[in-house]
Amino acid sequence: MLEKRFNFSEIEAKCLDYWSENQTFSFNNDKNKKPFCIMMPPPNVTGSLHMGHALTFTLQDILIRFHKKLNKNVLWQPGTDHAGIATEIVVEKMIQKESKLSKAELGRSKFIEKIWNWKEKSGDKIINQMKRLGTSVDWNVSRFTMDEGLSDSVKEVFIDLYNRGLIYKDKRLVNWDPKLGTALSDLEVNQIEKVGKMWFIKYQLENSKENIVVGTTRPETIFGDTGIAIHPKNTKLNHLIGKKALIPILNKRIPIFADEYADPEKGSGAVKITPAHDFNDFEIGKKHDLEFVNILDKTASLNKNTPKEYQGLNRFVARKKLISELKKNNKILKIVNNKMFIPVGDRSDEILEPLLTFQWFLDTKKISIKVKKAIKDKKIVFHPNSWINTFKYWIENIEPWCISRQIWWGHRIPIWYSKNGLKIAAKSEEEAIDILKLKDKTDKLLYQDEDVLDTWFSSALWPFSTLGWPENDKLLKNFYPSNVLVTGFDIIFFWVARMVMMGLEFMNEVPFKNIYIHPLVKDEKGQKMSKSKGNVIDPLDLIEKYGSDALRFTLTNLSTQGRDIKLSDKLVENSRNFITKIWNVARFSQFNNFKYDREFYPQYCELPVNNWILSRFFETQNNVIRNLENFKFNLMISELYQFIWSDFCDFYIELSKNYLKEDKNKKEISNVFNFVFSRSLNLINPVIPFITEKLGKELEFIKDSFYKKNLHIDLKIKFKSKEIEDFKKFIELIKKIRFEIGNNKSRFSLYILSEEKVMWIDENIFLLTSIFKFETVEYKKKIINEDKNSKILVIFGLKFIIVPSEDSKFNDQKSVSKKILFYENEIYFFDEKLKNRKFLAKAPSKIIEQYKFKLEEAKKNLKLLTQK
RNA sequence: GGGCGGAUAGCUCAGUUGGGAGAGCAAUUGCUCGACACGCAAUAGGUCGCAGGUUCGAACCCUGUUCCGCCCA
Repeated sequence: MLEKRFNFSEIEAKCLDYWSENQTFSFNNDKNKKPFCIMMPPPNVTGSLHMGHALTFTLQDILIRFHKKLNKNVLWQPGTDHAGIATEIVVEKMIQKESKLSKAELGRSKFIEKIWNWKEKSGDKIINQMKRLGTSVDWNVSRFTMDEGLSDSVKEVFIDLYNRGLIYKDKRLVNWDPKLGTALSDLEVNQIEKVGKMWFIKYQLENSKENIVVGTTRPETIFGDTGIAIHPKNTKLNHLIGKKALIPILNKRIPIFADEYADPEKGSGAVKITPAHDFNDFEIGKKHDLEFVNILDKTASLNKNTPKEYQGLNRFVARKKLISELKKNNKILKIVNNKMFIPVGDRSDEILEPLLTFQWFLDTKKISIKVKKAIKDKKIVFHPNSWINTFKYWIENIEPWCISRQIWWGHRIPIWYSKNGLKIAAKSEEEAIDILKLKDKTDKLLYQDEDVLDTWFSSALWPFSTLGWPENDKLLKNFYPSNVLVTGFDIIFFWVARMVMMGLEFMNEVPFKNIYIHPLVKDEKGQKMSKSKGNVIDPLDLIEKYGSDALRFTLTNLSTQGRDIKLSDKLVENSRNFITKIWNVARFSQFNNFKYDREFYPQYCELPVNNWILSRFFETQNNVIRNLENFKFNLMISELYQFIWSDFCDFYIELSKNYLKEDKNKKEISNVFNFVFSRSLNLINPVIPFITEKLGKELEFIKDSFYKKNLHIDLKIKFKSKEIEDFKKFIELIKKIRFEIGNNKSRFSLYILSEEKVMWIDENIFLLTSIFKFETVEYKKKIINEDKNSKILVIFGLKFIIVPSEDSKFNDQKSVSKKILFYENEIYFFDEKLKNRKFLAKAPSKIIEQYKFKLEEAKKNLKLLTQK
């Protein structure tokens, strides 16, 4: 016998052990079945499970488990990603703590060795947490972005793109993180809005006492100024065009020139141009052939291009010093508060500097030509579809992707430099030597490029590199392209777009047939969860509190087509209640000693209630599968919830209790109950795998695991639809009678005004008597004594009279006039419709028939109510 | 400035191709009878942001508008 309460922590733990011992989720490539593949977005090795993971992996797990049940050859390709910068930060801190050594002091190879050690020890944390969620992953086929095979893919891709000129090295302005000492891509930059200051600085004109004033938010950059721009139509200032100005302190001459970039309305109307330290100025600088003066080193301290006393000072210290010096020399006109956007590194939180450096770029403009075509050909399918606009906009405005990072943990750029200045792309040093020999026998290989690739570069290859490309195409043939990518909208650019690019480039096909974008999990008030706000909800805490099933159920239920979901404990508690409900269904079965008959197949049942619940089950199953195929997770859940709780528990079980009082019904009830319950458990198993598995075993529905149990969708039973409809009418009748009787504790008799027996009532008359404990249920030809003590109920064109036993009565007489009004309104509504000629001419006949029927029924009901 | 969402019951949200407005929670009433009080039976609550338009018919389609959110520059 099951305990009174579902002890989830104990039972979930046992389930996990069972799955792991029996290798329940092990992948075997069964080519006879249709493939179904999901590429798991690789969590990064430094990560721990947060709510976003919990959501995305739950949804993927549900899809995988369902398709497994639909007899597919499923592959959920798992893995982790090396997370270059994030991991380097973590390990660097660790080493600093342990040995007080910096990264540089340790040296490159030692440091990388340390990271590998760390990865072996700590990189599995998130994997173990994912197991706790109940994910059906075969970790034996897991891949890591830095493993040998994937590293080989990266080299292959890099070399190919380099040789075709799609990857190139160039000196350009990039977003520089002075704290991490590396370049970043545009996507790793957050624009933070802040109220800062704008300093209006006077530049004296050459050979004149006159000043020209320019505004700046970064005063220290004046040392890098190489010109001042004025809008040609700026009547206040354009007389200065062509003259020279002197940079304060530095006293360097710079030209004043005309350019429409200088907005006369903004600031002073004149704009200082610092081509080596501002993205806009960079373009202006090139256009007007200005000098490019770099004033910062890689830690964002001022370099030798600045006055001696500023050299080596940190940018903020230098700024302070400069301002006080400018003030002293009366070079500052005014200082105003200024709303602006500051670029900040998303890993370091450091203010970034645009810096002129040599970096490697991917020519994304050329690569994305194929992507644009794929969009046009509707090869990229988002759910919800509106995300295609976001995707398209980004692709159309794409900028070159800076793929080199000045860090050590990652795929080192496979380029070797030679003495004669050649760049050789090769998979290894040996190969590079061979290639060089062919090109120039006298030349000599010097060294490999120091930089590593952006982590997303290797992640972009994930959909085919994990399947064995380029070496082995066995899995590739089967599973590329995958069926669906499940992810949040925050990484559409970072990852999705880049996988699409690389997939099209190297596999000639979009890597996934569908992209399901799920909402982001927010706190109860709709605010983004963040450590600093202290509103982070840890999925593992919720699992401890309510169980893994409850969390999975909640998250799935919240997965609407919207953009964010608001999570709270209360919602998880509700799910827990639902799970307890299912637990109690099993207890009900045990209390009644229902035995599962594996052979039982529901052909035709005697009791209408059985046929009704069976038909409802198959209806539910169809709806669940349909919603799942359209990624409507919330609708799938509500189907299951409604069916199990309302139909199965509140109606079927409650009604069956009446039948169970008689032995002759027991077998049929028991068989149908088990048939429906076992299949319901199997149907909901992908959502709540733990409790279903426990109950399935307890009631002997399964021996092994529900994971391996297919759904029987081909199973067809021919129900008499009339009988099912009749039973639904009967349910309505029960509700109406309950409404009339309300809290009244008296005993009643029920009279049905009809000359002959009514099929849909007569078949279930036993239930009526039983549920309401009627003293008698009788058909009457004529109106019996309708005194004030009785209640009249009219439904489906039939009149019912509920009469209390002799010494009791209804205490609240709800007037018949209210019901009359209802039907009068009803008649008016349909009559108006059906009188309308245009309606009759244009509305579909189905609707017209329906309205006609309803009008007739309302008329009939009204007549029954008013007749004496 | 450009793009994309959202506005429906007190709260959180559903609402499939246009055919009489739905769920869960909260509230109110009444129930401990052998599955379940993490429960059962019921009740009440909506001008579907606002203004036009298309249509026999609009929460849904079109136009405009207000407020809120996100992304990009």
